[in-house]
Formats: sequence, C-alpha cells, structure tokens
Amino acid sequence: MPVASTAAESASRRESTATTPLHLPKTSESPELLRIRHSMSHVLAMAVQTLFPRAQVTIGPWTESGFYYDFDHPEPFTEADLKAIQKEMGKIIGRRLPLQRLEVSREEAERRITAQGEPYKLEILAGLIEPITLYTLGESWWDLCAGPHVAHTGELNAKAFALESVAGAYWRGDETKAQLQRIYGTAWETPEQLAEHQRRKAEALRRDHRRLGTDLELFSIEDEAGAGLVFWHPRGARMRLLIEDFWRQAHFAAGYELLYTPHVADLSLWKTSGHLDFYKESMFGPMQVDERQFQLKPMNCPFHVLTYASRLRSYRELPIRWAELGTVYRYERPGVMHGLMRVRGFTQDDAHIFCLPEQISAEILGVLNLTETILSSFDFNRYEIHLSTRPAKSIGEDAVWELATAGLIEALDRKGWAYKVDEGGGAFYGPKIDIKIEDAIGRLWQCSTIQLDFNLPERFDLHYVAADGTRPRPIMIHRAIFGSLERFFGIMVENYAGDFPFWLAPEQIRLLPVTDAVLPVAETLLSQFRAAGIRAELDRSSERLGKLIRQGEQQKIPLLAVIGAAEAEAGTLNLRSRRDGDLGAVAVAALLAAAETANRDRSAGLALEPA
RNA sequence: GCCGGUGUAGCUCAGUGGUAGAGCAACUGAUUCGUAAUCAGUAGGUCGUCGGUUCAAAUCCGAUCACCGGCUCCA
Repeated sequence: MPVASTAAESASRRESTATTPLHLPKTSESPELLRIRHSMSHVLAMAVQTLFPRAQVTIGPWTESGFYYDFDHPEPFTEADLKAIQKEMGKIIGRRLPLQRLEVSREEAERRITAQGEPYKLEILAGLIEPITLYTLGESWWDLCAGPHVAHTGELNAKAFALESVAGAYWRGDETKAQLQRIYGTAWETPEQLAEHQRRKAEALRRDHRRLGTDLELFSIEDEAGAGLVFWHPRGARMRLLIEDFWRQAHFAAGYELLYTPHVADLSLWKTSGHLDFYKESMFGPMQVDERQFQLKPMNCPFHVLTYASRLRSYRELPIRWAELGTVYRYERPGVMHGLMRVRGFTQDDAHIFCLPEQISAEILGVLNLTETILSSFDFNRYEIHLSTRPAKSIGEDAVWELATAGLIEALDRKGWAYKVDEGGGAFYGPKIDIKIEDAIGRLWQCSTIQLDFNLPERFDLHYVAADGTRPRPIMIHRAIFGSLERFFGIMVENYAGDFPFWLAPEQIRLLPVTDAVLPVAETLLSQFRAAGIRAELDRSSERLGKLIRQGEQQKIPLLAVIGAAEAEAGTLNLRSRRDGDLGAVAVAALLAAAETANRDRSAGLALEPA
C-alpha cells in the first residue's frame, strides 16, 4: 500500500468527523479479514449455484471492505434474489462446512472443470501457473483459488455479513467481453463492525454532494441544458467566488501571473498539440465558422503555449508561471456523469510553468508548497503521493527524463513527503506526481497533479534565448491543484457534510427577530453586516423563534443571531453557533469585528468574548 | 457505451386501466411568540419526452432522454 503522509494535522478538524467510534480495518491490513472475505465469496458463489444452478462462476476476489463475485447468469438477479442468496449463505455458514486446500495437476483441474461445464474457470486455469490449487467447500462444491481461507464456515459470522448490491461487470474488465452480474457483499469479524460499516455508508449518503447541493441550493444540473453541465446557484456561486478569490491571492503570492484564454479556437491548434490524435474521442465535435473549423477546448495548455510563443523569451525571464481558471469541455460517454464529480464542462485551475532544466526541483517544490497551502485551507491535511516514472513507450531523451525524475524526487524529499513510486506509470511525454487527498471519512480523492511535458514544447517549437545565444527548449510543467473546480467543490461539500467553515459559508449569519417590533433594528443591523462584507440575511417571516432556529440549523448556517426587545435595547445579539451552540449575548460591534477578522483569516469560526 | 434499477408538485413519496393525492417547502391571512415545526386558507403537476395498444393510460407496450448502483473510462 502507498504510504500516507501527514502534513500538519489541523486542529480545526470538525468534531463530527474527527472521531470514529470503532476502527474498521481494511482487508489489506488484517489477515483475519482477508480469510473471512475470501471464504465469504466462495460461500456466496456456492449459495448462488445452489439457488440458480444455471449460474456460471467466474472470479470472486476480496475488496477493502468486503468481497464480490461475478456470475454469468441468463436472468438478472433481483433484490429479492439477493435476500434469498444471503439466507442461503447463512445456511452454509451454519453447517460449519470445511474449506480444504487441494493441490492438483493441470490435467486434473481441467478434467474437474470440464466435468462441471464452467468455461470461465477453464479460461482462468489457462492463465494460472503451477502449483494449481483449489479449495473445496463441503462435500461437492469447489473453486479454483490460491487461498487463504478459514478452516470451516463456522469461523464466519453469519450476523456480520451482508450482500449489498448487484451490478453489471465485464468479464476480465473488458467491455468487448461478456457482461456478467457482480454481487457485492461486505463481511466482518463482528456484528458491531458490520453495524459500523453500515453507519459509515449511511454517513456517506448523508454527505452526498448531490443531495446537499439541492438542499442547500448550491448548484443544479438541468435536463433541458444537457447532462454534465453545471448551473451554479447564488449560494454555490458565492462559495465558488470565495474559493477563486483565495486561489488567485495564493497564486499571486507564489509568483504566478494569471491568464484568460478563449473557449474555442481553430482546430489546427489541436492538430499541432496532438490532441486530435490522442484525445479525439474525449473532445466535443468541431464547429464550422466561416471557412474555418473551430474546436471547443478540452484543455488549456495549447493556449498557454501560444501565449509563451507570442514573442521571443530570454532565459532571464524563466521561470514563467502562468495560471488560469480555464473552463474546458470534454465529451463523456452517456452514463458516466456523476454529480459534480464527473461532468462535461468544468473549470481547471490550470497552470503552466516554463523553466530551465536546473529549475525543475525548485519549481516542483514551489508547487508542492502552494498545493499544501491551498488544500489545507479546506481542511484536507492528509495526502497520498504517487510518483510516476518513464513508461516503455515514451518520447524524449534519456538524460532529460533522468534529470526531470530526479528533480521531482528531490522536491518531494525536500518537502518531506513520503510517496509511492509507480514505475513506468508516467505519461509518454513526461514523469508526474499525483496527489490524493483524504477526506473526513477516510476516502481518497485524486485532485492535484503535476506533470512534466517534453512533448508540447517540441510540437509548438518553443524555445528561449540562452546566455550563450543558443535557443534551447524550455521545460514545461503542467499542474492543477483542485484539478476540476466543480469536482473539488463536490469533494469539499462532502468533506464538510455541508457544514462549511465560517469564511466559506454562503450565508454566514442569519438575523432572527423574536417579534416584528424589532424588525427595524434588525434591518439596520443587516445593512451594517453587509457593509462590513459579512454574508448576512434577515428572516422576515413572522414565524416563532423555534421555527426560525430550526430552519437556520437545517440550512447549516454557522451563526444564528436572535434579536428581541432586550437585545435591541442593549445593542447586542443573542448568538447561537452551529458548532458551539448557544453563545449568549454578544455586542454588535464585537460580533462585527470578529466576523471581519474571521473572513480575513479564513477561519472556521469566530473568536468571541461574551458581552 | 454496457448490465440492472428509477423518473408523479420545489423536496420526500403514495397512487397497477376508469375525473391526479399526502407531508414538507411556497404564497395569503390571523398570530407577535425567546433557541429545532403556531393555526387556517390558497396555489402548484398535459405523471421525463415521443409514439403505440385501448372506449379509456401515471398505470400496458416500444423508442428516447435523464438520473441511481456498478462496469469501462476519467479531472
């Protein structure tokens, strides 16, 4: 497993997400669970073949939280089938059937499989190297398997497993091959672990950004406009603006300049870049304009490259760091879109660095630092780093690859981040670093990527004037920190479960008048808050306070400020914080100052003294 | 694109061939109330879309679009 690296653990990790009552080991961390889940998939297969004799078995490996098994079966399995299968599995477990390892010759295995009429198993056998082992489960059922397994099904806990879903899957993951039915299950050592697993699944559902996006009125995707195209509603747009403002500020501070480039451009640009050869199936079709063909951009790089090439560059100008929040459009096949996570139009926080070979290490380190600055501001403090090196099929000289890869490694070492090396996993045009972030419930998301590119400078004939008057090619670095603003936004919504830190909340404070009598005072306060750059609203409905509180809490507003006769008289507000509960009376001036400070410092909450 | 499932009011859902329903939200009125739901009323849907079967379709059939769970792919 990759080494997880922890950058300054933030104290501001939200309380609802920081503690997990019960540790749930992954399969790869627990030899016991490995045996349980391995055996469980055999129990599943046996149960299915008992109930559905026509089902043919294929493969059934463990996953990090359970197991699955792929079957070829003419009729689709239904939810009711799943229940029946689960019941049958319970019976098998109850019979305490032994699992026995048997080493057989290839001929023997072939003979046994042929007798059963299991074509997929035969195909699996062909790919196996000796020794060929199989495991029997009870008297008559067996499957090809390397193990390990529990000694008998009595070691499986019938109350600690559940079948979860059935889905389509291709044989060998190849979409040209047969479509099979995959049954997913989860299995644990104890019922308590199963319950915790199911609690976490429910938690993930509660955090679903599509759900929260609708409930909190952040964004929508409209059928009429088309799949995978995002509409940012006022509340989502406010947040996006805050994110972008922060992003720009951080980039200027890190020595970047910002660009704006067109959304469409002459198709020939994509011929030069090579995208038309390698990326065509991901691009929207070209459009005819006058005598020329134009292309909606799937990437920003050629535009930045053209900007670089617009005049002669000196080595003294390098490194050049150009960033752009560039919206790109990519054709995604129907059926793959998913909320904000997978869309057809999205905004990359793209940047390109043009530098000298000897600047690579320092530039990469700069990118790593900026990445940490930005990601940690959204409470993403745990990263998993992957370094991908030269693949077999690649362009560029050995010396450049070596220099570049060494530069990446040096930067990672100087940053002190552990990483996993993916040998030969780089792009054909250069090595790369990918950064996955871990969210509040332990899920990993790939966002940031840093790629060296030896290809585009070549294709667009980029160069700079060196000290000796020669014109070498610059090194080009592509990097994105959020990756896709839309996708990052979705991940962030799930990370916070919609409970955004104060600085990011679309509505930071809502004024709740106890009676209409204090409305005029509340209106004045509202203006005051807004003038101070605080995102405040006033609830003017004549509902009772309890209702106003309830609605404010449901909309996850960080601060609810109750104003009644007493407060109006005293020039205070009675504050209720979403994170910390009732804060009591607070002077208006103190609240204003604290809120302004929190906005400036991008704080999760206010530093307040009770009045 | 593939396998399976689902599309009924802004949201959550009920309604299996015979005149479209509930709760919440919205709006109006009354109420002026102190930390998670005051009461009453009003309005809102050609049941995703198109086509077919039928005297009659939300309901049956076909196509199509979108969404959901996966596969493949991927930021």
